[in-house]
Amino acid sequence: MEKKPDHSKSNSDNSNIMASTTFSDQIPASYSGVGGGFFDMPQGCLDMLNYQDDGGSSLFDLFQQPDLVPEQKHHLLPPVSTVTLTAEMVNTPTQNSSSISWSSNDAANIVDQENKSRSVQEKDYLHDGDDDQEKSTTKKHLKPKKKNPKRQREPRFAFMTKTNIDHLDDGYRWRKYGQKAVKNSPFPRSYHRCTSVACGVKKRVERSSDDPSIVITTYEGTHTHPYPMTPRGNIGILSETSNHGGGGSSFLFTQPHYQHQHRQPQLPYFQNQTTQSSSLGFNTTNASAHPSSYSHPLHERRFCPSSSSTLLRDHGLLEDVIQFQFQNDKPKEEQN
DNA sequence: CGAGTTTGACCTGCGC
DNA sequence: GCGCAGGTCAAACTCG
Repeated sequence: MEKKPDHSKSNSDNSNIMASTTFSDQIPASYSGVGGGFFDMPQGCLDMLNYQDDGGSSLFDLFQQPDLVPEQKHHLLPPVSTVTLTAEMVNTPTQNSSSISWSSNDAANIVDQENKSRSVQEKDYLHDGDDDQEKSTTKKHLKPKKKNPKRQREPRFAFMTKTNIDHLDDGYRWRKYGQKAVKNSPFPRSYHRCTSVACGVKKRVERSSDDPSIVITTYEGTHTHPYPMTPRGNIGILSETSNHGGGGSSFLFTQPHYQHQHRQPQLPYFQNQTTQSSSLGFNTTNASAHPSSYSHPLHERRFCPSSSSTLLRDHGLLEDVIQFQFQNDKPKEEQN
């Protein structure tokens, strides 16, 4: 069998990437105004960005070190230079999103595709009993497909990550179940499922066709198990000392359900982006959507997209970086 | 040997 | 109805 280069394993030698880190919130306009839109993604707020490099430090750690000058922080950053959050409220009927976008082939494209395929039936791969029987009695050419009625898609949200790493380690364990070439893109899209039993969370990973340095990671669904679930997950959000990042970097992206279950609510981290966000169609006005998620102290690591109005203003580096990033990205967005 | 990946085939929805 | 494209399946394969 012909093997393609496994980019997902090329997590090393990315240290030459510019170490600016942005967590932006670009969102197709079609979502920004729909029913709370983006900010209602899975129960509200997201734990995220406990980005750990091989040294075990995270972005949160990094940016919260007041005694580091920006240059020092940059030097310490892992090889992810830009992280962009995109919403996909696929459960919500949407209008055309063609008017938006940071890239016609990227976020908006994803959302368009999601809208088109919203009614794609999801196989119930959790019904092991049936599957076992089918496995033993059917061939590939006689594969019976389950006919499910149209179902609602799980909420989706996408990260755009400027990195050489194709598959960011978010702490969960994923099994790749497919890969497809994407039209108008030289880069394939890979499909992953959470390996946890009874957890149907899916993740898609693809590179932007416009900017190959950008990896678009789209999550769908909510983890039904505590985080971390696996040995890899030992790098967990609250575990700052372990260093099992899988040889590369890691995103922790814990669902709110378990945040409340296992941790104290946390202060949103990337909140100092009000100006940029609003200019990109990111709805920063509904901060009250999830009040429980941003009324808590520091040293916590949560990105809470719904709480933009409570932005902290003292993450100097990040703010600078975001400004820089958007200044650089904006012309491209407008071109497309 | 179990877990994860690869990859061609298949299914489904949508646009024409 | 047909073709296209996205999404998924599952056998074969690799890897630790």
